[in-house]
Amino acid sequence: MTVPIRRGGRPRSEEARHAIHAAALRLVAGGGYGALTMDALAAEAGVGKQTLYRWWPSRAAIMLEVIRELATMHIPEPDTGSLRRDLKQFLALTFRVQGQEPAVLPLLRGLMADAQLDPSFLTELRAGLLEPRRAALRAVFVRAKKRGELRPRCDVELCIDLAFGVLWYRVLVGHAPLDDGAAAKLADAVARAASV
Amino acid sequence: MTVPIRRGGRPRSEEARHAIHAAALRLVAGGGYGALTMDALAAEAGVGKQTLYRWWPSRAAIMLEVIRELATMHIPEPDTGSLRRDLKQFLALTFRVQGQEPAVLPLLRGLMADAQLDPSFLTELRAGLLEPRRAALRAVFVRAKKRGELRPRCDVELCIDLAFGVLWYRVLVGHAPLDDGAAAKLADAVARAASV
Amino acid sequence: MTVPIRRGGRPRSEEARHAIHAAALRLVAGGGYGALTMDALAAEAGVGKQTLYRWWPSRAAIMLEVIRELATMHIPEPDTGSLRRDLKQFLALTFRVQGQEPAVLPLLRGLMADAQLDPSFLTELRAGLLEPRRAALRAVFVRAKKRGELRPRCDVELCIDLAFGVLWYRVLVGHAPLDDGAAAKLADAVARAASV
Amino acid sequence: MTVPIRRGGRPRSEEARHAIHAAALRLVAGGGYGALTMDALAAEAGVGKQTLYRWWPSRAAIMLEVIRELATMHIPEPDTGSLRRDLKQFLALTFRVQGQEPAVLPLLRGLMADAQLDPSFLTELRAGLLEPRRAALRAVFVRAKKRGELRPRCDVELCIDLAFGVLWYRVLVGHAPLDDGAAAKLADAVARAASV
DNA sequence: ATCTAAACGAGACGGTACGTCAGGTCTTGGT
DNA sequence: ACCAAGACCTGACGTACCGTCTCGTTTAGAT
Repeated sequence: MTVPIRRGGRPRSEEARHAIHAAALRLVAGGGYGALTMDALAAEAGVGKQTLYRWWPSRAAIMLEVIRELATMHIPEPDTGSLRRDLKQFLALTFRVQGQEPAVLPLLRGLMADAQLDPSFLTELRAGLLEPRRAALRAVFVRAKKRGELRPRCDVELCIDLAFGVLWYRVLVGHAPLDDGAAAKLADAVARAASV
Repeated sequence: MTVPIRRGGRPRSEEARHAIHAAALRLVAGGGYGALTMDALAAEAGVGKQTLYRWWPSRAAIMLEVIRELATMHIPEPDTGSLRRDLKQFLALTFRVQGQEPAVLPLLRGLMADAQLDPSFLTELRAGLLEPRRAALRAVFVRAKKRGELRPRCDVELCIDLAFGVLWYRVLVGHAPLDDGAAAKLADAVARAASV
Repeated sequence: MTVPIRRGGRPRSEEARHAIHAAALRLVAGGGYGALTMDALAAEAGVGKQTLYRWWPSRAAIMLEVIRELATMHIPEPDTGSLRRDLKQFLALTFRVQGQEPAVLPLLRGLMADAQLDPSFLTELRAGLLEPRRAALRAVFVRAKKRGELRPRCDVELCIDLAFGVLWYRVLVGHAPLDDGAAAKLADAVARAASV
Repeated sequence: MTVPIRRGGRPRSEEARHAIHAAALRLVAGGGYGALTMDALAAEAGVGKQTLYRWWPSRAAIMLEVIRELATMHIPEPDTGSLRRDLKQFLALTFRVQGQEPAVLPLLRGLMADAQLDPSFLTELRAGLLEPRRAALRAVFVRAKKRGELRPRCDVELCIDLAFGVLWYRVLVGHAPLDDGAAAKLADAVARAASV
């Protein structure tokens, strides 16, 4: 990430960027992800459409940035000395973020939907949202391995999939809650699958 | 489920229905789920758009019907006497369906995407596709419980989520394969989480 | 015009024909000529669309029949011995028909509109509605000529055009009334143009 | 009529406007007024449909503008010192416009047809096309009146109706020619009806 | 009394055009 | 150079009617 060298011209408006983020959250909260059209977003933010397209390639890219500002700052990185407790904490914190801001759930669902229809955005989503979180969870397993908590041929990537798979499945399908109890149970199950 | 009482009028054309299904598969195979517009579908099937809207509320509803005809007929119901083997078989067969017809994967991804943007279709998707498969897997666990294979407070629904969670996560994100090896490993992990 | 040879089969339903005429008037009265779609007409008359297309080539043909039943029966044929009085009477009676049934005016306007978009119907309209009335007015002028009321080189067809031109112009544009006073003035003007 | 205040934004494309006018004439010339669908017009003009609907409420409104550009510029205003000669000249010139551009006749017929089915457009048609021409002819009669050529209680509006009534009647029904001879005869007849 | 044949209601069919919405681009004047 | 505004072309949407085509049913005259 380099500091852009400015060679004259009007500087990029941080004000506009914030207005766009705020307008996006307002729209999603008000009418769901479907209300997030580029037209509506520009109008709600009091911004020209060109300003949107100048800085982001698509609606989804904007929303990815928004959700990263909402949640990325604090990817949990627990280190309690026990796999089970680490998992419990990691998942509980992860689940809680979604309770905080009501727009997060619709945003996650919309982002995953957009990623299905736009392969290049799927790549961005993986790099910008999914993989950082996988890395954090992977660290938990690496530490557990060092402590000898994992069973011999435990597939760490599969274990990560177990955790995030259930998370996303419930986010997308909505058939089961995402609360502390669910986090604990899921942590137990994953720990059991991974442990000696 | 009642047989619709016909009181005159031209009967529904089965020919058109089949043409629509076939055209849908052709379009998805050719250009991805994004090529599946109602206009293109009607044109490709040689059908009026009204015929689409007469029988289905949305593009997604059509595709749900298509995918059910492709795959529902044989939801695996293994009963080998062992949870681990049942799981292995169930998941292997489930994964294989997607290898058969190349349109299945894009279809599943598109259906889940549409479900995120249309709550009423999410309900249909759950009732028509997700829940029947959950029920089949649930039966596997119920039989295992009868045999005393499950640990005391094993949460069957969570175990089902583990299996389908990983499945869908990989379908949607595409970071890991869905082959027989993956099925076996996943079956092992789920069995380990559930067993005594 | 031959009597159609019937060789068995259900006879045409007069009931349906009347229901169609009545429904047409109801629709025009209720929503103007624009409400007269074949679908709406069939539904309002409680009749299958095929029944419409079996007996009439177009919406306009139906409406031509309807208006002929409404008004044709009494094309005025005054013979008072004076051109001016004949004209006055002819036009007054013609204008009055339109005050009787409120659907007549929208019908006439709609028929003329349809005739502009369908050349073959224009032919029918001329033969079925316009020409019979021209013939009646022509007879008035022929009698006047025999009485020596016309000026030497009076063009009778132009005189007929003067009368019907003003009539239709006012029907279509609606800028001036069509009442007894208008009839009298118009009769005066036409008589003045035609007389010695 | 105020100049529209522009406060930013891309200005209206005169190029598009001209392309639409030209395409409209091409379509009418090629396939009659019936070929003038909004879809076809947009395609022929290489223009988005939204551009049509942004500036005009209906097909008819576009065509009204087209025909005004074709003909309005030179509404005849003869002033020969004689009612009969003024009329002859006015009508001859009016008739001739239609011989120039072959699309004019179908356009006039289509406009009148549309006006019958859309009351709000009838209003526009009167204000934009019919009334300006009536005004020009009215001026002819007003001058004649000043010269004392009119008979005492001559109804000028009726005289105007006589002229335009015959004109439109022949345009719409097509039973008689619209040439210089017809113009002369009609002028004679109207003059006779109006004169002392 | 049955048979034949056409008209009947209903309503689905392949189409065309509608008027709207959103996407992504372009063109102004203004900061 | 960037901005808000807003017009531009494209293309898909969902709806309304068109005129045609099956269906099962009804209704008469001919057998």
